Amino acid sequence: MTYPQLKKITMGAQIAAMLRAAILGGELAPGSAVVETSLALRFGVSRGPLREAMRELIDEGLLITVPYTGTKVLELSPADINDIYSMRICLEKFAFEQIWDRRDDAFREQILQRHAALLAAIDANDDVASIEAELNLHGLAYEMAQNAILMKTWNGIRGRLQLYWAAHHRAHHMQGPQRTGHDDYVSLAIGNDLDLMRAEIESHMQRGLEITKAQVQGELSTRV
Amino acid sequence: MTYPQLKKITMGAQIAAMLRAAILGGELAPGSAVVETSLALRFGVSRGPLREAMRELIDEGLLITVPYTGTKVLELSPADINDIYSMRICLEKFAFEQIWDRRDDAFREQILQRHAALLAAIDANDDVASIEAELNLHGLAYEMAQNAILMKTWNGIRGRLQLYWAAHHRAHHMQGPQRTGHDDYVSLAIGNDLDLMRAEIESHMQRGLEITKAQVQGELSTRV
DNA sequence: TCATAATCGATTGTCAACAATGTTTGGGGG
DNA sequence: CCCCCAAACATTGTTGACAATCGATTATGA
Repeated sequence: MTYPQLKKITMGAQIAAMLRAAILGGELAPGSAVVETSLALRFGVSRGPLREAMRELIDEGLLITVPYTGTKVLELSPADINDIYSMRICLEKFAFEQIWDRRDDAFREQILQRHAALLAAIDANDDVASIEAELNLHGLAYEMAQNAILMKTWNGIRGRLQLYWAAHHRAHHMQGPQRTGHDDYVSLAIGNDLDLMRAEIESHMQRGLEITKAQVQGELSTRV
Repeated sequence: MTYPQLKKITMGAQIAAMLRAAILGGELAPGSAVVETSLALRFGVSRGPLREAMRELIDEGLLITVPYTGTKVLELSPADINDIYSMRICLEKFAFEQIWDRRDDAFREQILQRHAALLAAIDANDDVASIEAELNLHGLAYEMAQNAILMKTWNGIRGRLQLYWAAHHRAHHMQGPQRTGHDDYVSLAIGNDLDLMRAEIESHMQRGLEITKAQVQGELSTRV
């Protein structure tokens, strides 16, 4: 037996999900124009719900729009990446501080499970799945913190990172998540030394930022 | 000679500003319904731009909506206030860490100026102006940090605080910002001891949170 | 009287046409 | 050859009408 959906999902919401997948999947590359009429045609709806969907992605920071002119997929500068990573350090430490004393078996089970999923995606050489698995792993602390504003901010960061990584992976065969990259993170997250966890978050992010910057450097030298 | 505006402002954006003012000004109290058709009539526009405006306030967290049913002004629970204040501690410390080594004369001038504006509003017994002035004072660090995600998060916090404070001031003659409440904050912000500034932010927020909680307590006892 | 189902009103969701704006392109003059 | 202007084009902004859904109310039967 199939259960009927209790609340009708609007077309705008469904299209927002599809559009998000198209952007994060690289179908719409950063900087490319996003035109209402053509997308409305593609999804088989009117411009109304499509605008609603685009508005949602604009709020998430995946799209930027200028009145009467147009909308395009966000392009992140190296400075933006810096901002994102410094925010990640701040917020992820905060998230762990909030949940530290109420971590339970369900938490430990979840983090091990998500780590296993990440390892599986890496072993399968699936870049898209690896990126998503890594973000899911880091997202656990945010989810458990149960703070609406924190969660919304994390979602914005998460989307931008996914957008950036996905685009660069496809374009430049960028180095993906490493198999041993999260061992310390996971073991400390289920351990009992909050200060060590704080330090791990900082070094973990620093490492990620350096990998990203090295990639940008490589891009620039390629173009010279 | 008056200069023409370079970019045309859409009706939706203008209405978003008016609607935001109406909510923060208390004309639309927390929990009250916000109906598209009646507001469209009131502002003299169609439902299209009005939906756009409402969508903007939904993103800021001032409104909440459920499909096919309705939209209303956000009501904050004591737990929400806790979340907001813990986020404020985290983010404001972060903002000052980011700007600490590049504070200049313009910064010192601005913070003194905004502090003076706050004192003036308190002396004038203008609650609405006092709230706005206090948030402007705290906002300076965020503005100077020049981090888009940080700024967006702060705006969300700022709006919720303004909504909550404004509503409770009107309803319960709640205690407003105190005249000497920000002296330490300002002097430490232009000083040279970052650790002391961090401690001041924590104690400042703790104080604000306790005032709010005492107010909620008073409300509850009044109703019994 | 109570539980259940049909109906009504209110509100939001969706659509297609029209208006306003920004950008581009092509021509004319210096 | 370059610069400026004007007209055409592409895109978004706005509108009013219609459809879908939800919540409450009322009727109905046991």
